[in-house]
Amino acid sequence: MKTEEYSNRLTEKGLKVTPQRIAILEAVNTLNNHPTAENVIDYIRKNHPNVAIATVYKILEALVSCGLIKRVKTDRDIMRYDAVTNNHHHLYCIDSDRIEDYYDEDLDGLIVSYFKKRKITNFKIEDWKLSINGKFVSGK
Amino acid sequence: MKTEEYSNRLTEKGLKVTPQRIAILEAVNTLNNHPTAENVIDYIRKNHPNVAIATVYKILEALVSCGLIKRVKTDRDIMRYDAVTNNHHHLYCIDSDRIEDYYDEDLDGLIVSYFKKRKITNFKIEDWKLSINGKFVSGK
DNA sequence: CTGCGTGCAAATGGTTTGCACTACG
DNA sequence: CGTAGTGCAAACCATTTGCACGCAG
Repeated sequence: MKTEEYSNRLTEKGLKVTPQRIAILEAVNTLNNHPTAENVIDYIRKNHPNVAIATVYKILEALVSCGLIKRVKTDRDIMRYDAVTNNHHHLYCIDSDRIEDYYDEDLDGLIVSYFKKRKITNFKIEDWKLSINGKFVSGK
Repeated sequence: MKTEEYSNRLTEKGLKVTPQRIAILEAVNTLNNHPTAENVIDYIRKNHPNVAIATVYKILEALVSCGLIKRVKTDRDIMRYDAVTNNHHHLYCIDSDRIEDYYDEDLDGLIVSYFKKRKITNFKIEDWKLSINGKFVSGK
């Protein structure tokens, strides 16, 4: 994806366009396995050696707030980020820190129609997401 | 639930029974809203004023490892714990830190039978869980 | 220009560690 | 009794904060 595209996304959200923001947006979009802040820092320092750690955290926060990226829930305490903002689920590897995206429209449809019939008492659903734990099997 | 019951659970898992462990197991089982380590500390200090913070963390870790309690995933970086270890889902309040358990056997059945037909390529599912975000509505 | 964005370094705070002491089995 | 469990205080480390400077709009 080109720089201009990231630039446009920032502008659309009313954020000033800066090289740091573009770099971080690109990093999260490029890095696989749902990067940590540290992963992002390592990545962008190749081309932007003196971006401050604090800046990265501030920008990640800003990008989450405006919906350009998302936080990923983990059992552990290191925050991870996800460039995919449309609805999808996550496969969590039990044996490693690997996290993969999982798309399944049929499943989504099934659950949506289930919740159309079955309301939860005293709770208004905004969105929902499946966390699937297991193991990646090597058989390609 | 009585002390003896907690004691038995610990023994079953091969953990030595100590007053601290019983207190913490009781705290997590008693406190609502999926307590943090701090919540647990506040609670047990009523009856056990000099339990060390480090001990609480070590015991929580041990209880999670042996399956007597579970960690709760949150978007934020403070760990929370759950005494309910059988399969269930969570309702996350968008506006507060409230988290409620959600049981729905019909839904579980639906998803189980879905995954019986639809295997995920290269991934062996161990378990899964729905995270439902929304708002609790006041109308009792 | 004018204020938001950035870099830096120091602070924060939840969690972990090392070690001597204690008590469970 | 011997070893796993505990208490204490210090260490850790991901993340945040405060502030002066810089640059986008």
